[in-house]
Amino acid sequence: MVCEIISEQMGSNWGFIEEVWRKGPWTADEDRLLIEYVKLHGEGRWNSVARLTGLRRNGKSCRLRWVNYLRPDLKRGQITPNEEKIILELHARWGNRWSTIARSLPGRTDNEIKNYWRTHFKKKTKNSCDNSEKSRASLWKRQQFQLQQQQQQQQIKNQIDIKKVMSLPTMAQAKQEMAILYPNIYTIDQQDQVGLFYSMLNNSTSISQSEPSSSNEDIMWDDLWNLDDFYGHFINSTTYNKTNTSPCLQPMASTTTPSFY
DNA sequence: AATGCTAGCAACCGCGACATA
DNA sequence: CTATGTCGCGGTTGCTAGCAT
Repeated sequence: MVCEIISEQMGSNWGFIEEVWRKGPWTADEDRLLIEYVKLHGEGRWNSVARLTGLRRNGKSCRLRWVNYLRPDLKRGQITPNEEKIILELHARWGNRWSTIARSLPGRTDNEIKNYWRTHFKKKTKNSCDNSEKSRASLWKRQQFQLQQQQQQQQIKNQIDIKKVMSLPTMAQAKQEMAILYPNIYTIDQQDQVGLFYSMLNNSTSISQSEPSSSNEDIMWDDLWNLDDFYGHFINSTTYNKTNTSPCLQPMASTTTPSFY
């Protein structure tokens, strides 16, 4: 199909060999060559594939083809309802960390799960204003990710506590419980967050209890999608001591409420 | 039958992390 | 410490089949 000249060379008049990588769909012959390469040399050293097999594909393309399509342990076919449930649960927890989610689904690839999610659950993009807001939130999330990993153990405990709090019948009780659980770190600012989070959670709960309709399902998926962003924000905040006044504690501080897209 | 639209999926791209020289 | 190579990840693009008009 497409055979594109990659401009990694500076021109044949300078004596560089013109390198041509094939792009587009893989042929059966190319697959066969790649499988033979992996049988002989194992996975890895993907940039050697072209040199050792004559395949005109770059290393990245070879790796992707192997990982997403040729690996013998791949499970083909439709995502099962049970797998779907796992994807939903893990996405609520991890967000768009597809490779992390894929590790819990043997035989499924991150690409497959990502495509499945986008096809089945992701709402269509909203207006550009929302997008810029989301970009900022995404940037902030990336910055916080490393910190999150370090404090993961603590967070798990926090999540359990928060679920407990959110199951309380009134917002006032929820706030009170938070003050008991986190007397040293529970700030006024976070009281607002608890209130917002509590409201949002109860809204989505009431929706899910009603007779499902397509519009309500849309709202639910929106909530799941948004819950991840806000939940991450909230959890991060709760893991800091209130004496820490670092600006990163208030990533969306200029907006008085978290952004629900 | 022709055309347009959409969902599903494979593949590509850009970037960052990590390893090694 | 720096440069370079390699790998992995998430976002995006583009092709195709199926369906609607």
